[in-house]
Amino acid sequence: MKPETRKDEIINTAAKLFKEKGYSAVTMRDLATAMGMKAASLYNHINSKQDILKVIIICIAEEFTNGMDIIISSEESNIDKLKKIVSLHVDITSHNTSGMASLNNDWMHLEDHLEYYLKLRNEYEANFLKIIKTGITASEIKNSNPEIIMFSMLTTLRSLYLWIPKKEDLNANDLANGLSQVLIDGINN
Amino acid sequence: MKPETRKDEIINTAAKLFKEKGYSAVTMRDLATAMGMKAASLYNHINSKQDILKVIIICIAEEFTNGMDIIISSEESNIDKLKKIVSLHVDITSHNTSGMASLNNDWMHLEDHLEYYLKLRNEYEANFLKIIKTGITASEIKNSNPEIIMFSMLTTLRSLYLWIPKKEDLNANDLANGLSQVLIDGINN
DNA sequence: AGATTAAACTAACAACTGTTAGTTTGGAGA
DNA sequence: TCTCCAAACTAACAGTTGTTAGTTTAATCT
Repeated sequence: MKPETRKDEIINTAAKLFKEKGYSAVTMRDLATAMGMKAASLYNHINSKQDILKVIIICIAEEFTNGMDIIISSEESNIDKLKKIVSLHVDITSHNTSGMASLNNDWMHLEDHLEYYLKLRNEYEANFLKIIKTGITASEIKNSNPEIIMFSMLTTLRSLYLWIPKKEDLNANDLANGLSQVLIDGINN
Repeated sequence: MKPETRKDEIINTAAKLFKEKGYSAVTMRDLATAMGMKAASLYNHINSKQDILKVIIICIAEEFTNGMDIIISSEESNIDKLKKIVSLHVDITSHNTSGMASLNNDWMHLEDHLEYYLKLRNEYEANFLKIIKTGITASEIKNSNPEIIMFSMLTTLRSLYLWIPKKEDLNANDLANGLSQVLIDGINN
């Protein structure tokens, strides 16, 4: 673990504020107050408000892309790949809940990096959908609408940032297992 | 169908803009431009920016409360109650996708009406959870973590506003059925 | 002790924010 | 034709926004 630089502190504090009020509603003066300094001093460490958002979102988006690349190139069953995706989301989200909030809610304010973000997101969703469709063809997965399946899973996983902080008693493993069970096996007897 | 007043037009246009950029990032001048008028003219019809948000969110929140009240006082099985909840979300969302975006993303900017909104939301979630727990006790529903079940269903349903506009070919009934199947029966063979 | 430097500061900027006051316009009812 | 009124307008406000320039502070290295 490398020590947290002042810049990291600012970015993490910003992520927390963005989670609570959204990017646009957080001012540089809000951020400065939360850091115990004046707004102008922030600029000794960061380039711009926009740049903070970029770092928060793009880093996480690339984590997801890397995780998905490992999953699709593995030799597991499609159901197991889906379980790996659930774990990927639980892991990334549980060590960066605030960042996930920004990724979910403030990506549209990315400006210069919006295009790149959307590229990563589209590729991720395409890979996700392909796993589901292959699983249906292989009769591992019920022949429901594959897009509804992906939508249901992905929106649940994307909202984990809202839920993980409220359930600190549940460790990452138990949560991933519980979620896999509910999402994959259904709920009715 | 009563005709749409100028005030309604403004509120609906605002909801669309709020959906795209979030409440804080939309200025009264943005809204005026979208309406083809000057910002000051908006105030002939509405009280404040804050009041627009209040109308958008509270109306929908009360629709959900009313819908839930009917469901809990019905005599159906708990599984059927869950299916009714799915339909409730599909119905409300499909006739007001923009408003649902504001409800999901901008409720924290409600100021004076925040407390009331949170009261409605908490009651709604308590009712939802009770249906699941009763269903588990009655062996209608698998004995999984009831909160994970609710979280999974509710976040999927809350995100419908993102998805319905992309799938205009799917009518409300088919979507509700497909969702119920995936959420309740699971996806694996 | 003197030099260096990271990191804070004060002061200010031009642009933008929601909103108010007072005025003009154009069409409907008398 | 005259009156009325909804609904637009112009002009302005006080406060807030992200950001820059230049300065001070206090600790570290030589």
